Amino acid sequence: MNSVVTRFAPSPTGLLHAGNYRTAVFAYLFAKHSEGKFIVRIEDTDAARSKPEYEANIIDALTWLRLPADEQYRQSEHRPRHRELLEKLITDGMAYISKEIPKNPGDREKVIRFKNPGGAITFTDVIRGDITTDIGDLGDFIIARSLDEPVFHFAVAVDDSDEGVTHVIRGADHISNTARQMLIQRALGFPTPLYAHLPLIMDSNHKKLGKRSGAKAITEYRDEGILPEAMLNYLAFLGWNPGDVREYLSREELVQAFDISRVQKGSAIFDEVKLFSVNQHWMRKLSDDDFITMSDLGKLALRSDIVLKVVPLLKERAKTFKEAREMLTGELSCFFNKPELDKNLLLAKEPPERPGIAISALKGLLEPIKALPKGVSAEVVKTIIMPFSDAEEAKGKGGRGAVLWPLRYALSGVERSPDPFTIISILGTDESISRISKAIAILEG
RNA sequence: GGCCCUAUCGUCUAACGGUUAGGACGAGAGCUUUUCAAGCUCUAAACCCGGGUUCGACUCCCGGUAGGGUCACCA
Repeated sequence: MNSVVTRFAPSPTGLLHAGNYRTAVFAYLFAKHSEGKFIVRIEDTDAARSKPEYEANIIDALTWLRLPADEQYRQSEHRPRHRELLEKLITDGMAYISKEIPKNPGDREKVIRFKNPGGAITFTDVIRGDITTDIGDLGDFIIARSLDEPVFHFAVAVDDSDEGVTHVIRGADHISNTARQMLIQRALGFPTPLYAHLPLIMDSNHKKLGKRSGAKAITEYRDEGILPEAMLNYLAFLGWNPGDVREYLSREELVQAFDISRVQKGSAIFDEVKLFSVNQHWMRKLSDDDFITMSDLGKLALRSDIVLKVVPLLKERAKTFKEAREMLTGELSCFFNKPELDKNLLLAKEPPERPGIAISALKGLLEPIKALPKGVSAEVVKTIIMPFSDAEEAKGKGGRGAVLWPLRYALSGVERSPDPFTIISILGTDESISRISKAIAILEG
């Protein structure tokens, strides 16, 4: 009957990376799998470092990933409550005001410390099993800098309880914080939630993903044209799997399949190459229209009728929308710009023993191409041209390439491009004839 | 360094005492009747080490080793 409540509690002190959002993904999936509640709590107790723009970025990212909060809080909103409980702890003799000698600039002369009862504390981690911490090592730790400035551990213990959080799902770097927070809960008479410490996401140097190691903000991936479905899919599979052979799960399938008991204990390395591969999978599932809209291809000031025809090529080549955009002005720009031809390249595949075959082939292809209907498919173009090149091949080895290469180069002007059949079907017969004629002129000149 | 956690191909992982240790990404090769891309097929690639327990250990226990995390008036 106890319904599940999880929370994602980021601090708005910087741009968050994939490792941060991976915990959000797991907390969300776990909550939704059991039809529970997902809370987002912005931990802005550090007024000096918290910035509104970082908070906005976090919300943007969660919206993009479609991890909507059922309830959203800002920790600073709970100041009065924190103050009240801080006073209670002091009154009850569980905490005390301590005079200090400031060690660092900004340090206070009076802080509030928690009276450490000593001993050991054990909790059962949902993922790792029993974890025991010797509390004595902690000393009388600080829980607030003043009555209005609670420190992380205190604010977390209070808020988790007040918000009815049943499962604290967070990174393994918080394991050693758990005992402190449990101590505070007990002193306050609050129940202890269940803890699930997720394995950390590492960078390629096997260090915790972080700013210093150059971890990208997740919104950077969004801006590069990674699909939210792909990011979600990839992140969910970092430290978890559904237990069957499926590799690509939609959001709904993830919610349905998520099982926290299958979460890995060991840390995992963030692999951008794999992410891109997952992204390509999801990009290919998009309709051509959605592909154009979502990739902003329409804003490129290119002929839209041709863009639409090129989308299938982009789907098989690009791994991100950014790459797709770059291809239209780069390796696939021949669909939009007339090629500048190099006579030597036109003749690059001409067998020495068959001089003049390039020009005769191009001339011989002119009429058949002219006769092609409007809107002809690449497959049909192929059925017209292949017999022609096969005939040349029959006359001598290398004949096929001797026909196809100059044709493709005449049409594209680049050494690497899609095949000539595809180019003709996209360019149309008029433009194709024009380009081939130009190539013939160069060969004759 | 103290404390805590972890350990299967390069990477993400399957296996929950008995398998030729499987899949995916990546890599290599070949085939796809020109190049590139895609696709298809194939190949290489892993149980950290040492002790136990057991008829039998990747699987359980212990010890090493290695890696990671954490030791703030940050969260």
